Amino acid sequence: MAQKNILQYILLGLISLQDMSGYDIKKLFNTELSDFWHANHSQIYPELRRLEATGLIEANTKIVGEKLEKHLYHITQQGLTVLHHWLKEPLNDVPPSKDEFPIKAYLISDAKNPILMDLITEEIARHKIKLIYLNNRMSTVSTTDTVNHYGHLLILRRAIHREQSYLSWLSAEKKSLEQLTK
Amino acid sequence: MAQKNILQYILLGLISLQDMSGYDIKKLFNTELSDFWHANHSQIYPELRRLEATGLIEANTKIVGEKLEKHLYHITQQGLTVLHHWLKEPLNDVPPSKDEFPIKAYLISDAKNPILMDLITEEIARHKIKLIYLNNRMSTVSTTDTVNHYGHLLILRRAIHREQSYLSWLSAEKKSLEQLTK
DNA sequence: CTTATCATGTAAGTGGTTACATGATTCC
DNA sequence: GGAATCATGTAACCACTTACATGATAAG
Repeated sequence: MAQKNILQYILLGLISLQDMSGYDIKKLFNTELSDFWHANHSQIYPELRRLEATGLIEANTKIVGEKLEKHLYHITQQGLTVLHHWLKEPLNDVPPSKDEFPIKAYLISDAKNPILMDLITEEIARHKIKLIYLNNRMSTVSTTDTVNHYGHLLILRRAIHREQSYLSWLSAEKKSLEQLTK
Repeated sequence: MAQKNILQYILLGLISLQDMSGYDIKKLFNTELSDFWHANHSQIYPELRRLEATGLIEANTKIVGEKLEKHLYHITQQGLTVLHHWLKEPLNDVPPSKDEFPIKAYLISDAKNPILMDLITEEIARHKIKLIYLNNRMSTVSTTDTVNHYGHLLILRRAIHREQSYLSWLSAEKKSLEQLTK
């Protein structure tokens, strides 16, 4: 199965939260959604046009300057129906993430290979940075109007909890590997 | 960035652990590697031929029956060089996983929408099953010759720790959502 | 007046899935 | 002899990335 064009539902969902342009959506994927989903503008714009063509969204188009068209999309009744149907559908299986850490660790196999220790050290550094970034995000989000956006806070808490817990596991593993190899 | 054909390195790495056929690799992706990486046979076989053509692996081919060729690959010196170079390279950024849970949660936004509670309940059920599966895997792996495959145990422990920690977070969030909505 | 950001579009190419296709071996 | 699994291959298609391309507006 894997992908049945999930992007279309996400676009629908974002537009349902508030009217948006393709550019607004692109910015969301680059900022507060960056840890949870991503799409490039080259994927977003054609998909929006397709959704418009099938009547799930509609655009208020205005021309700025000589020829540039700005599209502000809003969701239609039909779009809401499709969105709610998707939201209520069972979650699809999660394909393995494209994280190189576990597969590299598996391939190293020998505990005494120094590359393994390097790998764990790098992984710790990488996730410390991510946790700092997420904590910053949390502090800005808590002070904006997004306070009433429960889902947003929920997934931020989720990401922070995951990073904290992962980091503590990593340092425990690092210690036990140090014991093993010394 | 994203993908620079990571599969080639994984194939190289697996063959470096022990000589393997494409079919063996396919089976690994369907069993003990299934949580960490995946590829279909339609992707594996052509890639193996490409690696063979570039001299990173070599095949012992034998014909069984009338015409079916079985290829047992082993890694070459050149292949080992390429593999070790990749293993020592810094980890690439992890693209967001294709997990629908966080993006659905974000899109629901309103804590009182019952779909959110359903979603969390479903997520808990889904991950309980996964944890049971991982624990089973751990008990079989610990009793096989794989005991000396450190990396394998490491990523299994990682996955189990992640599931346990995620499940406890989920039930805490579920309780707090119940308080909020009643 | 230049740079950054806003704003949208398409084309080429790659990674990955799904489907089509064939044949061998083992176990019941 | 039929089913399950072993074993390999290709073609069509889809999701997604990268690159090319254009133009508008705001800030310094």
